[in-house]
Amino acid sequence: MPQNLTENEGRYVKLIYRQLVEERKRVRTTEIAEIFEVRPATVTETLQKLAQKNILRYQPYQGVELTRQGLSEAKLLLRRHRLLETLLVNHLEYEVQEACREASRLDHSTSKDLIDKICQTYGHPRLCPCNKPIFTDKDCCEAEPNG
Amino acid sequence: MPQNLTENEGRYVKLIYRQLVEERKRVRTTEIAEIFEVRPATVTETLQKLAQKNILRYQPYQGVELTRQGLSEAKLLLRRHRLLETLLVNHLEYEVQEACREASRLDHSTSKDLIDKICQTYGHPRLCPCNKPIFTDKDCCEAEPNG
DNA sequence: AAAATTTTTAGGTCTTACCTAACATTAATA
DNA sequence: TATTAATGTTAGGTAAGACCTAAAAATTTT
Repeated sequence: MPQNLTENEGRYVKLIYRQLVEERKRVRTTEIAEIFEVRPATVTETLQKLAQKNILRYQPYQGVELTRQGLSEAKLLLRRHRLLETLLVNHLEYEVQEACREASRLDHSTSKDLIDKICQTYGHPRLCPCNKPIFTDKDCCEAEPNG
Repeated sequence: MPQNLTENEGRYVKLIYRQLVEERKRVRTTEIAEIFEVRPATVTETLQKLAQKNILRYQPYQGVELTRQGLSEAKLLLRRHRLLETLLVNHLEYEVQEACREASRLDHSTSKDLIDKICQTYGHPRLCPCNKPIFTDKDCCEAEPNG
C-alpha cells in the first residue's frame, strides 16, 4: 500500500502542506494549476492519485485534507528541503531565494543519510535560512551523543 | 536537435565514458545490462536513442563511440558528479564509496550554478576524492579572480 | 435565479522505460 | 571449417506518468 511518491507528486505534497498547514489557507485547484503551469484538469488528476495513495482525502469540489501519512510525507520532504537550504546558504554562499530553488530540484533525490549528515553538521538546526521549521527525525535529532 | 538527456540516458553516458575513455575498454551490451539490471534488448534500445540524439555513433554489433557532443555531455555530468563527491567528503564526512552513490543520485538534477559554487568553494580542484579528474568549466575555472 | 467561475469527468496523446520471443551476427571450439 | 555457443538486435508488445481538450457538473457571485 505505501506506494512511493513520484517527484511531481512530491511537489504537490510540499505545496499543499505549506498552504494548508503553514499558511492556513484553502488549497484551490486553479491556484495549483497556475503555480505549476498546467491545466486544472491535470491538478484534479494528481490530487486523485494522491488520494489513492492515501496521502490526502479528496472530496470532489470540496478541497483536500492531508492524511496522517500525507502529513508525515510532507514533513519529510520539507525537512530535506530546508536542510538543503541550510547547507547551500551556510556553506556555499547562496542567497535564500536561489537556495530554495536549488533545494526544490534536489530534495526529492536526497537520501536520508545525506539529510541526517547535514543535520548533524549544522547541529540539528530548528529553523532554515528563511526561518521556517526544520522537522526533526527521531534517529537523527534525538540520538544519544556518541561517546 | 540538442534534445536533453533523461536521467537514465545520463547514467549510460557516464558509464560509457568511464569505460571507453577512462578505462579504454570496449563497451558491451550485456555488461551494461548486468550493471543496470535490465535486459540486453533494453540496452540496445537506449543506445539507439542516444545515437539519435547525437551523443554516440552506433553500429549494430560493432559497439559504440562517443561523438563530440557525447564527450562533452559526459564530461559535464562527471564534473558534476565529482564536485558533489568533493563536497560530501570534505564537508559532510562521507566515505568515498558512499559519496559516489549519493552523487550519482544527485548529479543529474544539480544546476550549473551549484556546481560552480562548489568548485569555487574548494578552489577549483582538479581531482575528486577518488583521484579522478574534475573537468574544468570555462566560465567557472578560468574566470579572472575578482578584485 | 441566472450568469460566471471553478472543478471534474471522459477520453484522448506522448514519452520513458521496461519486457519477451524470435532472429541475426559474431566468437569459440571440436 | 562447420557447428555450437554466446552475444546482440528487431519486432511487437505493456505500463506508468504527466500532460491535454471539450463537455458536463457543481459552486459562487451578482
